[in-house]
Amino acid sequence: MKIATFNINNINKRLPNLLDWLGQAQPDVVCLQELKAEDQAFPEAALAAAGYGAVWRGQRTWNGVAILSRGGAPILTRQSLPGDPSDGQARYIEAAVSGVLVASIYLPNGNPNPGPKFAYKLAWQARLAAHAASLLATGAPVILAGDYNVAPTEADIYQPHHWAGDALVDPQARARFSGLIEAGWTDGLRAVHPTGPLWTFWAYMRQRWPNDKGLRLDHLLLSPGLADRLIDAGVDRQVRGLEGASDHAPAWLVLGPERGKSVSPGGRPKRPPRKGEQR
DNA sequence: ATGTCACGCTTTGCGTGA
Repeated sequence: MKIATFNINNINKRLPNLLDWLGQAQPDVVCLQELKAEDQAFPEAALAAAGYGAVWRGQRTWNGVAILSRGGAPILTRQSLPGDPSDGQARYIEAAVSGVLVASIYLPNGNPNPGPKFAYKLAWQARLAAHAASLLATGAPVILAGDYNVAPTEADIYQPHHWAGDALVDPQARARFSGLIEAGWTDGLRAVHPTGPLWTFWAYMRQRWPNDKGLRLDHLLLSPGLADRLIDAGVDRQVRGLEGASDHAPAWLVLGPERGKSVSPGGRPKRPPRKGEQR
């Protein structure tokens, strides 16, 4: 099972890019963020023609999240993050797909910092931590995937000192992200690639893509049972270089079969990588 | 502060968010 997260930055503006990538990458599940489209403007028919069912929560101009699944629609479980009924921003959607609970997350950017937008980011992260804890407590297989708008460590940004004070690298925002890891979630990309750059975002400004000056903002967090099934992970960097690209590239991971359920074609169960193992 | 992209109203430029 291949699952990806992709901040598409306007799903209708970039629908050709999305369809091209789906055709090449062939993910089974896709979490999308920044649809920037109202519910009725979601390109349901075009995605169905490409073989993907979908659940989504749109919003005009800003935000908007979706989950795609190949060969049938996901089963919607939530369309908002618990903890603040007054929060009307479309930043969270959750659904069951192929025996896994999948959340598509668009965490607030938080700039300018400090300010009300940064306070909203921290509060949103606290709500996410609480909900994530309740999901872990169920023991169900869960993936929390999306644009976290946090570069977790200094290794996740091309030149840390240039971004000091920015909400993407703020110590409090980072502490809330690392709190998820400490609570038992596995950062899928770092588990497979423990060191080195893994940029998922390059700003449109100042030649950031041609100079490969990026940040790692998009993450797939796995519950313990799923972390044991992790086989591979990566970033489809080439997508960022195409005409009319989003400022993010898709990040993805591959999970092996559920233990005891099935085996690889060779008849031998695949061994998942140990945590921190070099590949 | 800068720079780039896109949207929608304030509407054919500009304020805003990222």
